[in-house]
Amino acid sequence: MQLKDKIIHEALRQFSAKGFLNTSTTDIIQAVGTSKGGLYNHFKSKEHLFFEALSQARKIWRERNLSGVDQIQRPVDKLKQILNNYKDLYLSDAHNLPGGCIFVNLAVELSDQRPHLAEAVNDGFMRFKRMIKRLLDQAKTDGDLLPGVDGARVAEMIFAGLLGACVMYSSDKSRENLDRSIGALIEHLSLISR
Amino acid sequence: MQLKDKIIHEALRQFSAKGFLNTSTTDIIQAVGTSKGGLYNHFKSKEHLFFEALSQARKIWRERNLSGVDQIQRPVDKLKQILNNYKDLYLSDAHNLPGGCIFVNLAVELSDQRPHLAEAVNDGFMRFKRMIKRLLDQAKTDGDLLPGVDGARVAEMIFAGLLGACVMYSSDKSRENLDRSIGALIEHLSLISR
DNA sequence: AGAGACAGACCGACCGGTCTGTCTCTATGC
DNA sequence: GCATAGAGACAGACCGGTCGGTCTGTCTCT
Repeated sequence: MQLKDKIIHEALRQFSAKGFLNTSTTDIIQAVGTSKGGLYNHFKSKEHLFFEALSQARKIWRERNLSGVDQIQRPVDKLKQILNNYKDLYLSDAHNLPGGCIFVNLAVELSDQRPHLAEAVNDGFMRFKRMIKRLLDQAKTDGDLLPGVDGARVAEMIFAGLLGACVMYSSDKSRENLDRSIGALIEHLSLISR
Repeated sequence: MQLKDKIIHEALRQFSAKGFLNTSTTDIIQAVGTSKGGLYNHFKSKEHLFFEALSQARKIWRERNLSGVDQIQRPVDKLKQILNNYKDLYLSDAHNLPGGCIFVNLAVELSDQRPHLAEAVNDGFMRFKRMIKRLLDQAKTDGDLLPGVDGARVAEMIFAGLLGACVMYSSDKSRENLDRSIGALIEHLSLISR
């Protein structure tokens, strides 16, 4: 692996655990085994490194959470697969994301301090929420949701519930609690679909 | 108001918005209009100030979120009142908590960096989750939940959903999205109770 | 010989915390 | 009633350490 990629990878790890502002370039440099010159040769600034690390995080998010979703037909089952992926493939990836969901952590940290950085993170949230809504609308159209179930309301609950599960996992790192939180969301999906 | 209380109040504000590590004692000093001597005369260290600010935050949390709950009889309605309080009294308190729910923000920031500080925050989460569970168990006993509804599962969803709503509000500060997220939880409670 | 990759000294700014000095208020002795 | 001594409240200079970023120099590869 080239030095540039090693730096991005290490930045991702440390940003996820300590946040952007509380990770120093020196921390990253020492972990990678390079120097200021080695870092600033590849990145104009710490913020430029942030955006490259963020785009790497997005790639990992897609690889983990959308894994196997294409092979599934029913939208409700696609959504269940995503929820399972969240706990089994994504959040459990302690190698790349030792601090839990990096998007949650960065959104909370940066919203009041580096709004232009937080914006990039927030965009991802809105896209993901729309994805959930789209899957549930599709399920409704297919007649896979029980009558009286409001897709928009369920989408809100699933999205907020997943975000909350990420916060708790960031905070207590308990697999058991994570399985319970996300398990509850999956069970709920089962109860409102046929 | 005495200087000590003014410092605690200002620390609470700034910790909620910028986190503990990224708020400097100088920031607080300047906002209050005092000096290093004025601060360190009342607090042994920044961490001691943290604990005093946290206990003030707990007091505000109780005042806002448990407001009016005593006067309500049915546990399900108590829970609905808490959810309404969260959006109408607690998170909307931009004076004391300009950055959103301070517990969520601090838990995410400190879990990997100041575990002994994060522990105090996490404790509060577990107590709140148990409170929600207790209310739903009581509702179940009273026969107020529809048959087949699992109180523990609903407690997980409500708690995680509320945490997620806090994260989104911290991130986008949108009252509209907040009303929708928490509204969805309240509607859900209505649907599973008689 | 020229260019890119990297090492590491260095810069001004800022961090949490200490320390000294000043000012005010109160308790005490007469 | 009044001088005075002591204590607490606060201001602000100062400390060592760390921050993001720059710059110069060296080494390697073409």
